[in-house]
Amino acid sequence: MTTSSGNGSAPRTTGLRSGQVAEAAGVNQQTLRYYERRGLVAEPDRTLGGHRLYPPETVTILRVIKTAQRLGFTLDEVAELLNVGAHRHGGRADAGLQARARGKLVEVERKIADLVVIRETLRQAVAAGCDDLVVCADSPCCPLPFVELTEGVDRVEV
Amino acid sequence: MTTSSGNGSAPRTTGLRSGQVAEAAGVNQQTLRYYERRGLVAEPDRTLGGHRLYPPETVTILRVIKTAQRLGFTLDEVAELLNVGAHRHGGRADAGLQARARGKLVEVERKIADLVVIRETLRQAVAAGCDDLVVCADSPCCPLPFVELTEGVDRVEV
DNA sequence: GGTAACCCTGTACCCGGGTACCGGATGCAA
DNA sequence: TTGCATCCGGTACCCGGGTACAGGGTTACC
Repeated sequence: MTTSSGNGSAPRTTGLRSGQVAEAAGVNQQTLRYYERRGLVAEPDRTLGGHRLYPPETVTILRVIKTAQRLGFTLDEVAELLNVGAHRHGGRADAGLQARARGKLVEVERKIADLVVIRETLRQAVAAGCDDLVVCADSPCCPLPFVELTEGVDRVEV
Repeated sequence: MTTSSGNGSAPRTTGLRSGQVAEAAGVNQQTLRYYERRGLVAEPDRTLGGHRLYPPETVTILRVIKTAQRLGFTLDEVAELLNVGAHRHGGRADAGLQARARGKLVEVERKIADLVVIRETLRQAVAAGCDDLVVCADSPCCPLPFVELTEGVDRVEV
């Protein structure tokens, strides 16, 4: 996984317990297992009794997941992103973080543009003193766009 | 409901069928009944056989709902907003559209601010050439904020 | 070796916003 | 009167992102 310390699969005898990992990363323990099910977090080694023993990098991984979520990626997308890192040793040109980040950037910009339209509309509704949607919808002087939103607005000053 | 034509409750004999309303408003017919269940659309009169007969204003109501959703209101909030209009004849000072729009404006502004942070972060990730989240998370030169997002950013130029 | 704290699996449930499917009843026009 | 489109209700399911609970097993420390 590119993260230094080249040993591969020695059956680990020490590591972090799931509670420790969860607390360190600030996630619920159930969420941790949920991520494991979703393929976001690799299945860790176990103690003889079956308790999970996580390598410390797991905390980093979880932070990465949370960061990516905040960047607007879905869990599926995050899983792919993580696997892109892991699988690229196979050499497949599978659209890395760069490309995906660029795509996501476009999405985010679009969302911002939408919200800016909404913000302006709300401001106008407040300024115009609209106080009843149904009345407004029939009134020609109401600034609320009841037909289509997000079409015009070439360049609102943000 | 303040929408002209003052007759109150004459048992309607004509009106739009649910399919017509749905098509005119661009929503699924199931969605129409779903809105009725949620109290967003008033229960319409029926034919003798039980088929719904909607007054034409219903199409307006549906547009209003869609518009309000696009403004960031949840369906519950929309229902309240619509009822504010309907119930205000009772004279209760229940926080009208004005107040709610102001509150929603604050929310939207916050969302925009968050997204702007995200946008800047993505831009930096692209500019810095980050291509593997896990590697980046361990690298001191990576601009991605793996700890906390949305804290600083006093004033990014939007 | 007792006991508290932790962890295990599996299943079910939550939210919001719908959508799909079913078998049966109506509406309307020819 | 027949035939087809439309509509009815009820229930169940979908998505995404978790969270909760039950009923056991394990670890760690004294």
